[in-house]
Amino acid sequence: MSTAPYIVPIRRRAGASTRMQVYVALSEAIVRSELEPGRQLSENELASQLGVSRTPVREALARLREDRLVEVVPQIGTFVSRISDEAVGDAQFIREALECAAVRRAAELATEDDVRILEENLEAQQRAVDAVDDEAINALDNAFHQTLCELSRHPMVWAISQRAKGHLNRVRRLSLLRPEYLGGMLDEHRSILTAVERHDPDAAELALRYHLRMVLSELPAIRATHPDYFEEA
Amino acid sequence: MSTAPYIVPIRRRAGASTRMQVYVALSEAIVRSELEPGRQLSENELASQLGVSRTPVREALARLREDRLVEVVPQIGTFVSRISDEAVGDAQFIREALECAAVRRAAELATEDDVRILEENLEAQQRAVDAVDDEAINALDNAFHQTLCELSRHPMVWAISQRAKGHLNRVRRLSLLRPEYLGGMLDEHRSILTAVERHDPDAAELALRYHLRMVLSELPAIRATHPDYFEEA
DNA sequence: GGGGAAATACTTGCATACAAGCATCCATGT
DNA sequence: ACATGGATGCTTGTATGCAAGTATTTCCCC
Repeated sequence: MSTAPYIVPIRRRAGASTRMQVYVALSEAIVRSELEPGRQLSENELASQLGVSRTPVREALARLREDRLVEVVPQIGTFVSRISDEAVGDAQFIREALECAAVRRAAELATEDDVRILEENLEAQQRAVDAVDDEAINALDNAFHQTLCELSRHPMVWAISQRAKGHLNRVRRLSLLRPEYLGGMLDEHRSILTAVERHDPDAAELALRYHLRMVLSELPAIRATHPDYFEEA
Repeated sequence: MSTAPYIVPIRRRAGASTRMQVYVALSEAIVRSELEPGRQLSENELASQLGVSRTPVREALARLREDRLVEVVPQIGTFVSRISDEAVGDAQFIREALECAAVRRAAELATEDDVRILEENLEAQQRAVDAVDDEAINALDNAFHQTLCELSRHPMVWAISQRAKGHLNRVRRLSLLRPEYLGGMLDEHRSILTAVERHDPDAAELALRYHLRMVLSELPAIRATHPDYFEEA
């Protein structure tokens, strides 16, 4: 029934528990929409495809359920969550609250070295945009936000934010593929960095909040493109 | 070696998965410091004491690890986390960010009914303080903050906040037992509610932030009382 | 008596076997 | 033809068995 084209034999590396490798593999596959929203997942099927037993698969699915990326119905099945306005709204609210609080601290605490690192990231973003390298754009965008969070001296904030915004990541992932958004994204990043450099928490928060909301503004267009990825409203 | 006096045979109720019952039981036992920080836990021991097998115990421990309430060291053991300044600081930062953002929305959205419910909660708090009923105080305090969060229309915020602040809950739990704090707590709650009633987000955020920091101010005294509960600085 | 090494008793991580429940499909009876 | 009941194959939840690794303990030798 549910054929599984995209997945993903993992090879077990020393130093990382297999359940964490399974979690990362599945999480990325879902965020990239390689495992399409609504699709049914089978613990047995995933286990055999990944080359491990059900136990680590099961533990990874439990974690994904906490991220709201899958829904587990006892005795029925496990399904990739469809994107829902409610979940996206929750994720957006949480991300704004956490990252804006973090960027305020970042603006207070950032050193010249910190700013320089962020500058270099932005230059790399410019190159990635010019080269139309979606993978690089996504990675650099992530790194930019993560670095900002970590400047708050509370690295945990990034981890929590990252996990809370599973649905949002899928939307963001689809947004980044829309070229008309890329220029705006760069300008917004520059505005944030400028405020941080000036040690202006209010301006930094305002710029970040605007930036985060822009990602959301792409949502209707994405929903129109992939209606089957979304929950019925 | 690690004798286990306090725990807790759970009886399996229909409608709730046993792993969730195990999680709740262990979580409460840790927050109440019935399972003391630093203590070693054994999956086998817990399983036999709770009357279930290792599997649900293991899954509950995985969740507790994500809450940073336990630390799992492969091939060595599982330990109740000691309270650390870093973890408490992280939890405080995250709680402030989330609950302050929520209370701003709450101040914008609260209806007269909402305010009335919170008023009744405060009156019950007054009665509980007069009766020196620690259990009731704790429950009502929790309910007050939860209700505020839910007024933001993002109930998920409370769930995330609740889980992120595991260490903080232990501190708060110990704080509530210090009678000299109770009067101040009530006044602070009243200030928050007044601001919400006036639909004044700035005042509400300010009052809540002050209130949340007060809990933290008890930390040195608690540390002095229970030095063995804390990580070496 | 003291020191070292091997055996032992634990730990968690992973794999597998068993149990319970739901859906579907097919056969059978009306 | 249609409805109904049962067998079958799936699902997740739980229990248990096996493997690998570490700390401790004990025994033997010096």
